[in-house]
Amino acid sequence: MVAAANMVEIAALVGDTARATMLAALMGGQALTSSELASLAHVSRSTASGHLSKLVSARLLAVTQKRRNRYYRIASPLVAKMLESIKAVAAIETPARYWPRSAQDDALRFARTCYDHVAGKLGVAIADALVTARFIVLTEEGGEVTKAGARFFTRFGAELNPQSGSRRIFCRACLDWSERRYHVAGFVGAEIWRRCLELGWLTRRRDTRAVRVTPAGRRGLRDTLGIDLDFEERPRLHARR
Amino acid sequence: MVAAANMVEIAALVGDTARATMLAALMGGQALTSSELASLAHVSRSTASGHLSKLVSARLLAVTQKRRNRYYRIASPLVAKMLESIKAVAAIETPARYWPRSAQDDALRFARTCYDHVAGKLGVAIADALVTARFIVLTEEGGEVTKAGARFFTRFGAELNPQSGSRRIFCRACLDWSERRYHVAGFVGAEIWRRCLELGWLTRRRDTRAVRVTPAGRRGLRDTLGIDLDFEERPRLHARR
DNA sequence: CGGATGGTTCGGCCGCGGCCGAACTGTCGC
DNA sequence: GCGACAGTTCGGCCGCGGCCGAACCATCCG
Repeated sequence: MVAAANMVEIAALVGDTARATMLAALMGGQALTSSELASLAHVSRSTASGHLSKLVSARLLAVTQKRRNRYYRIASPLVAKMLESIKAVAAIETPARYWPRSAQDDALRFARTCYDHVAGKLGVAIADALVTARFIVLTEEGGEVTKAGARFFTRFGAELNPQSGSRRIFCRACLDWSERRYHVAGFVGAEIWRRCLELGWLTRRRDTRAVRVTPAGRRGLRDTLGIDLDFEERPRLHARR
Repeated sequence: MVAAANMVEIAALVGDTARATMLAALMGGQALTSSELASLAHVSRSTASGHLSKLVSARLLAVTQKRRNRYYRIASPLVAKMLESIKAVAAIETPARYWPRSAQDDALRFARTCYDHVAGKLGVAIADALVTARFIVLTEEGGEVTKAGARFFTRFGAELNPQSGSRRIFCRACLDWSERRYHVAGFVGAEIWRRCLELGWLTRRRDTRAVRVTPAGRRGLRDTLGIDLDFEERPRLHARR
């Protein structure tokens, strides 16, 4: 089993609470420093340093030095995809276990970044709107932008031509761990997120992957895609399995 | 980080040599007994039993009792996909490390089962042939069967209508760890494999994931898809990075 | 019934690896 | 130069978890 060895190494790296917490934090898409990751993972800086150097030498993370700080980030979309798929399995795997919900969880469930695109209820709502408007076709695993969709994205200000030679997946569906539904990932997903930030429709916070919708964003999403977020205001009873 | 906890658990399960070996063996698609898995992983039956019960309770494996034997298998395509994606990351992550090749490795590189479809050089060759014949379209991540492809598969004897309600991905591209190229997975990939077995074109061995091409298979693949396997006979120098 | 086979549970051993604090390197600003 | 801050390296502690053999349970067979 020649290939199994490496697989074990990779999985074992993810299979540690401190390291997984760091990776999960970096799935937000922004690069973080060693100290930030240390405090997020609740370990000392020395411990964090050890973890991070392991992750870097295994090519799960990449690091760039900027002034006095070292910024760590997910090394490649392939790694992000792996983490997503592990999380997807983790999401189904939970039995009937009691699972307390916090306000912070709810925020994450509502809208969060997933490496470089939007996930959560908002991500699913965007994907739904794009699909019902026939701007994209999302099969369970792949995705495609229609002609009308291409016109829409151009009007929206999103770039649809990745620099040639990019091996990046153009458009794909990413299974949401909280919603158990698909949202848009890949190059198209990243462009939607980039443009929403640029327009000031969505903002991120520094210390969390949760995303806030600005009033302008609320209007914009309603006007361009017919997404009505008001129902999120009043708390609802959720059917949880 | 509510979701990170589960992710750690899953990854940690995969991040152990004995368990990963078992999972890798089961990626061949056939169910194996506890004792078989124990000997494959080079651990005692008691140790294997412990590992397997963990994997089952985490829903990574499913087990069915048949007579005196317990047959373990991968619990769901989602789990198989996760293992693939971990292996894909593991495949890129290897630096310039020296890696001895064995005859067994070469057999696996040539043709092997990947959960429920064909991978390796053969899997890639099949995918290539189907694509150049315009029977399927494989985008980097998703896939689609063309009209001509539907006719071909019907003629070939593969079923193209999954039972309704099946959440199974219809056609998708799976990144090969040895070839670094895509082959056909999903429902279509499974059907190709099933039909090749049925026709006696391919045979599997009990204790390995390697697949053997029968003389009939050699002829059949040449006649129906124009796949010429003869070049595999003479050993070639491989450019390895 | 007894013996063989497949599998699980239990108790105890042992080592890998995560953790920390302290010391050290390096960069910045005054 | 100095102190402050970011990060790494080192040494030592400790516990989780993988491992085994032995005992135990269950099923099948003659």
